[in-house]
Amino acid sequence: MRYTVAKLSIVRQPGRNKNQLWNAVAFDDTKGKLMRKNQDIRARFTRKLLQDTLIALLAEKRFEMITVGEIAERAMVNRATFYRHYQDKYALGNSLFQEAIDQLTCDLSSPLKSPSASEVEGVITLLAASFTHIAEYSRLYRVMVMNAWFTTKMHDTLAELLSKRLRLPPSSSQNAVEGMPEEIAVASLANWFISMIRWWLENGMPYSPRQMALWCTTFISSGLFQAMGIPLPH
Amino acid sequence: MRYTVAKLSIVRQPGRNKNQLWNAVAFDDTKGKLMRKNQDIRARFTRKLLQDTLIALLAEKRFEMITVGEIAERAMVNRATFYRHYQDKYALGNSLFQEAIDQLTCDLSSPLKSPSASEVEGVITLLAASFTHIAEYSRLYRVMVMNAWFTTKMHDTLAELLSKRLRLPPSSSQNAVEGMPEEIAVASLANWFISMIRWWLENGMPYSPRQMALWCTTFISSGLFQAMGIPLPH
DNA sequence: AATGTGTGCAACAAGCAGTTGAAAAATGCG
DNA sequence: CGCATTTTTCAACTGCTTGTTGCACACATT
Repeated sequence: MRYTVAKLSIVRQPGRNKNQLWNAVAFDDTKGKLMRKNQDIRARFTRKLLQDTLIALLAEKRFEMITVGEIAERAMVNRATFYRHYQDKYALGNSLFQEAIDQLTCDLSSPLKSPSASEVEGVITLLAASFTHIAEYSRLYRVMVMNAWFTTKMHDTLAELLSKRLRLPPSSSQNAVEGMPEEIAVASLANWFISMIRWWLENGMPYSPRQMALWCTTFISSGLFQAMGIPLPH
Repeated sequence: MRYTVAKLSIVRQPGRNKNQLWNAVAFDDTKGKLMRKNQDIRARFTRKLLQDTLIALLAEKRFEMITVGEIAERAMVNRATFYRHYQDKYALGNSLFQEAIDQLTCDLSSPLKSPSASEVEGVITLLAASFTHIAEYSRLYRVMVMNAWFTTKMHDTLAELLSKRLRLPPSSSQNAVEGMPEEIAVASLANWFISMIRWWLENGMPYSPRQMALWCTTFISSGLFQAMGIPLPH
């Protein structure tokens, strides 16, 4: 009762516009009753509230240690209401992750199709755009990148994306000296890249997105020591 | 009752020698009563049983999803007995991890002090020895490397070890072009290395430890494409 | 204003964590 | 062997979390 009054009078009114903007381009054509319920302002508000609360809690403790009751209490929402929107806390976590990924691919659409001077320059631009996007949503990415549960999801997504985009020439048929299989390269690169992001976010993003992109590119193409600006070991 | 008979007659008897060999060099001088209780054959047997059971369960599900009751039931041990040995499942996980690390540092002591032809050759030898050790205990490392909880612990341990051993020249004072800080390099390298191990173990260790060590070294010193045996992109 | 939908509330069953005390079993030692 | 010590079992208990349900009320949509 008290909660209701507080939430509706103080928070919900100003939040309405925001929510509508956020989902402005959402699917209006799916007129199934299941989706219709998703359109309700109150429901969207509650979901956003739960998502934001989860982010806040993730900054304090590991995802596995967070309980549904805890999320509901801090969001000033009844616990039963939580279960009316998400099957469990993992479903909520997934929704959080998925929306971030969607936003990322959206933000990366322009640097992807604009042709650049060289192959390498294109990679640098793409990476820089990624870091810029991450910086914009740093509050979200910081907690995701620090939680093992999300990191695993990020790794899978990134690896899949890498293996598609890093499509390499058939190669390897000419040189009998066997090179590292693409599979290993993709899997390890994904984790390595996540580590770069994690360090950057945990340390307050002390370097520009372009600087980070440069280091990443140099490391991949020329090795660690080159990237660190150190003469090769004798 | 039934459990007791089965465990003691079938398992415990043959297990005695094994356990005594395992802990043969353990601390016999600490005569405190707390340690005395640890020396008891039954207690050591139970702890080993619980550890092995956890490994078996880790192959089936995430660490966070495993319950104490589950471990106890499969180990054919009363749940109360578990709590007389470990505070919770995390303490059991830590003991598992710590023993693996101790064994690893022990196995790596010889390649560490034997001087090699070159700096690079020394690194390769050390990495190859690591992969060999991991192969020997692959059943344990496979489940650890696949579980986020253990991976986090491995990362911290490895990063600390790297930052000590990768002591680099002061550098960076001469070149105004700033190189990647050592901090980033260490953190990202640790995760990258764990990914290499994970891929290797998940795919049935299809390449020799030395081959893996070679790829790792090449990647670090010359970049990804060089390691993959691919001509540099134009 | 009427209807459908979202939320609050309270209670519920089921499961897990961690503890406790006493009885039973196994071990170590003289 | 026999006795004292240590370990294990067993049963029960508290407290907390999960996921569900029925009902009343508030809100949104038309």
